[in-house]
Parts: sequence; structure tokens; C-alpha cells
Amino acid sequence: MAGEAEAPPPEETLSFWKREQARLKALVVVGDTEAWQRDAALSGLRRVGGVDVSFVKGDGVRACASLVVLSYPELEVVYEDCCMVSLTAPYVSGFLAFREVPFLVDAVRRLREKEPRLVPQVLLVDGNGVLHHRGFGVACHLGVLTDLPCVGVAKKLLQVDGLENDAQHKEKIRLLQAGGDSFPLALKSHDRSSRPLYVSVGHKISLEAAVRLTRGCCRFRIPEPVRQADIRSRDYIRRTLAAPEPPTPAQERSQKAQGPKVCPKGGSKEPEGEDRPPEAHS
DNA sequence: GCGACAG
DNA sequence: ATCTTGTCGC
Repeated sequence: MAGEAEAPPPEETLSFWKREQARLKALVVVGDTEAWQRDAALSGLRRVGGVDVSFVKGDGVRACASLVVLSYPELEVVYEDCCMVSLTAPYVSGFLAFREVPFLVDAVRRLREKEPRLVPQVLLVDGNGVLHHRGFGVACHLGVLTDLPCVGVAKKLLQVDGLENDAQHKEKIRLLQAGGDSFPLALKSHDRSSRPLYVSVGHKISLEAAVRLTRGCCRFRIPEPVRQADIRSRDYIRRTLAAPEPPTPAQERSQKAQGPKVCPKGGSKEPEGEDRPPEAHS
């Protein structure tokens, strides 16, 4: 049933989470491990994954976790897996992974079992990597648990290490000119976007490659893998809520998924304004 | 009391 | 994260 927003976790849980982050942080690989990451054109990169978790509006528990895989450089969805889940941990800034990562790991496991040929060479994660209070954001967490290269892509700046979203920072953003321009913290995803993306290393990739990859995945402000995962997880929730016989009562224990599917194609609405890049002039 | 707050 | 469809502009 629909649960309410959970209470903040006890101090004991937070200290346990911190110990877990410290333990797993030692396993993070910051730097390129794959040949395509070293190539300026990312030659050799064929599949990029994206993950996201969307929530049911008035519900603090039910959500849809999704994993999509896109071809590169075409950026067409070749795999999609949406799964209704019951969240257990509440959202606490700095501990996002403990709320979302278990379901993303499950999705990766299903993909490896059912469509091993479609396992992505890298995952774009909604959130931060090493740009984190303790240097271990959700992108690092997912990377270590799956051993897949991961990149953190956040839409807002997480202020850490005394980093401030002050006038100084805003001025640096204002100075970004063309799509692709970036400074160590922020990337302008395309020519007409004023709000940047905050890209950070998750696992098994360098910041330079992470930024190049993210840029290469941007048709709009939000990189396609993450954007498609977001769109599809929200649509899945919409369809689920509209269905007369939503889920099954007692089978939620196994957190069953809507059979992972290999998708031929798909159409979706396109954003406007700053989220939309300029039309292609011919 | 004030500021910060990934999703 | 969520509340939100069509619509004005280049």
C-alpha cells in the first residue's frame, strides 16, 4: 500500500551508511580503464546506459526504477527495463545511493542475465560521483557495486568542500560560451543552455572522458541516456496508475520487473527553450 | 536564527 | 523527486 514519507533515519543508520561509503570508496577507480575513453572521438563506444528512479506523486514508497541502453553515437534506445519498486530508505542529501542504488543494481543484474550483449560500456547516473561530501556519490556507489564505468550527471550543484554557488560560480557559468564548454565543475551541454550540468567521475573513467562522453550524449540539456530513463520511468508509472488491476498483492517481495525488453524504436516529445538545442541548419 | 538541501 | 498543457518565440 501507499506509504507516507518516512521519518529521517536514526543517527545509528547514518553512521553505518558513512562507514559503508568509506569502505566502498576505497574500491573506486578514478581514471580511464577502457580504450574508447582515451579516444578523442570515443571510437569503440557503442552502448551507453542511463538510470533513473521516478516517484509516485503522493507516495513516499512506490517508485519506478529504470535502466535504458542507447546505441552510440546514434543515441537510439536499444533496451529498456522499468520496474515498480518499494523504497525503504528515505532521501537524505549525501546518502542518495542507499535509497536508489539497490534497485539499479537489480536492473543491471537482470540485463546481464537476459541480454548480456546489450550491457552498456558506461552508465550515466542521475546524481553525483566524487563530487560529494565524502567523495562517494551515487555514481561511484553504483560503479563499485556493478563494476561498470559510471559518470555522475547532476542538474544542481551540490555544495561541498566549501564550493559555493555564489556570484563567482555564477560568473564562471555565464562565461561558458558554446555547447561543450566547461570548467572543472560545470559543463554547458549545448549552445543555448544557460544552466550547466555538473559532471563528475563515478568509476573507471577520467573527468576529461566523462565530460566528453556526457557532451556526446546531449541532444538536449539532459544527456539522452538519463533523459530517456527519466521519461520512460515516468510513463511507466502513469500507465501503472491508470491500469484497473495495478500490481499483485503479495508478490512485491521479489520486486518483479516488467520483463526487460529490447526496444526497436521509440518517439517522445521534445523539450523547448533552454532545454532544447538550436535547430539544425542545413 | 541562518543557510543548505544530488534525487 | 513532485505540482503541469499548451503555447509563445526563434
